[in-house]
Amino acid sequence: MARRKQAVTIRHVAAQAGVSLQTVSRVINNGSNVRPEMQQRVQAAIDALGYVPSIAAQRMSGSRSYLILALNDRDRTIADWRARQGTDWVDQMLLGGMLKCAEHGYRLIFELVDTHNDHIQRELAAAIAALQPDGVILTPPHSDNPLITALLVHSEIPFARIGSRSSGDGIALTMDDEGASRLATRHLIDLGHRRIGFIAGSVDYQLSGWRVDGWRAEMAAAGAATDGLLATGDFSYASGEAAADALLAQAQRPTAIIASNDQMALAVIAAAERHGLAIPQQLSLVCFDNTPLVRFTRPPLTAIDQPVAEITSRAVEYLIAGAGSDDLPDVPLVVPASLVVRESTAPPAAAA
Amino acid sequence: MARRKQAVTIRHVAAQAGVSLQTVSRVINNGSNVRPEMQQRVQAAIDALGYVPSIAAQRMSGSRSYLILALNDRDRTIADWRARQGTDWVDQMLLGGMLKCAEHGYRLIFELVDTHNDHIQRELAAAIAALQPDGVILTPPHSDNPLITALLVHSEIPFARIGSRSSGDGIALTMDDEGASRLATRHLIDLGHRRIGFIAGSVDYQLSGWRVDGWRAEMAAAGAATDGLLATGDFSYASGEAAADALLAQAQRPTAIIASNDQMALAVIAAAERHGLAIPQQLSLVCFDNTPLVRFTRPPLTAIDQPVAEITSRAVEYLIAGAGSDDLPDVPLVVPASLVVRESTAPPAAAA
DNA sequence: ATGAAAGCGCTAACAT
DNA sequence: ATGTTAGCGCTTTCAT
Repeated sequence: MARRKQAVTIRHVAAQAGVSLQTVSRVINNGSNVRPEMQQRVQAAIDALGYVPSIAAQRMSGSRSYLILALNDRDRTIADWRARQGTDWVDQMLLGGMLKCAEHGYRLIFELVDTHNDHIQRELAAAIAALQPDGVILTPPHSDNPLITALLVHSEIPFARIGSRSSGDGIALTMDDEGASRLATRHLIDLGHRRIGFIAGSVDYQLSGWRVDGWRAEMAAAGAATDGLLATGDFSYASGEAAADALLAQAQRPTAIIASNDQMALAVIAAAERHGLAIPQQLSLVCFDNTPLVRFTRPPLTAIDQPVAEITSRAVEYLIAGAGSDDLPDVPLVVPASLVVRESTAPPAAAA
Repeated sequence: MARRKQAVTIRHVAAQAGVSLQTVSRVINNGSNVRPEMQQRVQAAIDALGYVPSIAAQRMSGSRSYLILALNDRDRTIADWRARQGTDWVDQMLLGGMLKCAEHGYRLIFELVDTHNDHIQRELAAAIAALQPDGVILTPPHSDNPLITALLVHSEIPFARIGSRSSGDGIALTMDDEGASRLATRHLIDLGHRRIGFIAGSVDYQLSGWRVDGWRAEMAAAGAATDGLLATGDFSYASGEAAADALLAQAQRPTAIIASNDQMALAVIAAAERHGLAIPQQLSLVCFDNTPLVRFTRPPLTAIDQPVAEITSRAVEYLIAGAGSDDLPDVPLVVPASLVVRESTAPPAAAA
């Protein structure tokens, strides 16, 4: 490969405008300390030449890299992609994150890292050394991983923790899983349900616990008992099946179930069928994730809609704009989830 | 933001190993012209220090950027993300492309560009100037856009054209849309269908035409007429509805329909229902895209599975490894699509 | 408000 | 087989 050089550099622009490199640089960056006429002359040269700064060179001279690194869990992400089950978490992150980045001349780079890995720090350090990103976005289950956050703090790279409630380094952004869970539970209670089962997700994810908490809290508020109504899965279909079977096999079985994600909700549908229970007539179901496929199940599922795009967009905004300032909120930034009511929820049979 | 410098540079490694910068550089790159013992000493220092080269610096010195740029159509991609209909094209590209890149220490950067845009060249030139990618992956409808390929050729950046059959600059990779279409048509003919309708996609995409060609060819081979059996949509649900209505409103209506994508297939399902036709008993349906949702429709759809991940992976492989060599195939690289038979296809009523 | 000089981390070209 | 030198394109000092 031939040594590829920049087609048009700051030097060309400077020559064309008849100014020093420095003046061009000033115009590129923010134009402070530049007379309007100079600014205009330089800008004209930039436009005429179609000049665009090389981010490599900008980065080299100690400036920004205009790169934001978004970290996701490797195994889970690849499994989702392979399974082709319509999990659009990554797409929503891109929608919110990439577009917001583009608005500011930044680029979002996706990176997959292993959670269960003792050299996770090495992995991250390598990505940071190679890319020198101006900011990092952490997603569950990395968001509160102390190995990761410590490294980021040490590297002095601003970062956002999506799906985190804890204050501390970086900024936390949450869709308020507990509140969302309460929302789902409340919806069922309003329909008349008292025995509402809950299928929790993987303990690797803190949000799994918050969702359980929300359900518990709302049940308590309604004076409903939760004994024997909690089952734990790991977000997989298989685990959802086992959990659903456990819940439905009981003599006093729940009249409604909240599943912590779409795969486990699918498993509940299958389990209900096996147990001869019609949804929603004999069993209501709420899915904790409004993924594409929940509109195509029979029946279409009432679901919690997670504002992934919006939250990622906010994270990027913070990293680009606010990272320098010190007026950072020490409380998590909340972008609340909403409930999309479809046909999988109805009053319980007894109350109908 | 503080002037952030590289934590550990090639200089540290050189000092630690007691060699010159150049020797370290040689070891990093491929170790040619380095004695094994030197190589080992340097490698030890690299490992001990956890050194990772800065791609910005590498790029600056005229070497590679280790960045591959993947271009997709802006409007369509954003629309798909917003609609949340489970279109996993981007995910599959990431699966195939990002992972292959990672194997070689490269990164894949996604970029969206406008098709219908007179300054598409400016957009691309800006991305190239900013990123200095080592390769570019083009997807439909950009793959054969002469404005794009000309710019890439001029910039001397290797590129791959996914979904392209034409030889020429860059390398063409195709899933053989015509063959895939023949496959779908043949499947229906084998079931006994003779009147097989076809709903074509947007003319913006060359592959739309190839799919029509495949259907025509296979119909001809079977001695079946195609008059009144072709309708043209634009990949949207609405256009699919119109096309399906047109096909089904005829006195001599088709006993089977091939829809050029999933949204139009969904529209066919709805149209069939409106016309009181049961699928597959009275109307067979093949969907040209095995997206996640086609397993959840009623009935689950027989579909053409496009090997997007595999093809993207190949494209990356070519860009990284083969771009330097001149032994490039001048014929398109074909990764054939396959047919996934589900419940939307059956023998025609008359033949049943 | 503008310019000149130095250097970021790395590799290509040229010694040796 | 190894070391030395000279930049790459840009921004940061530091002058003026």
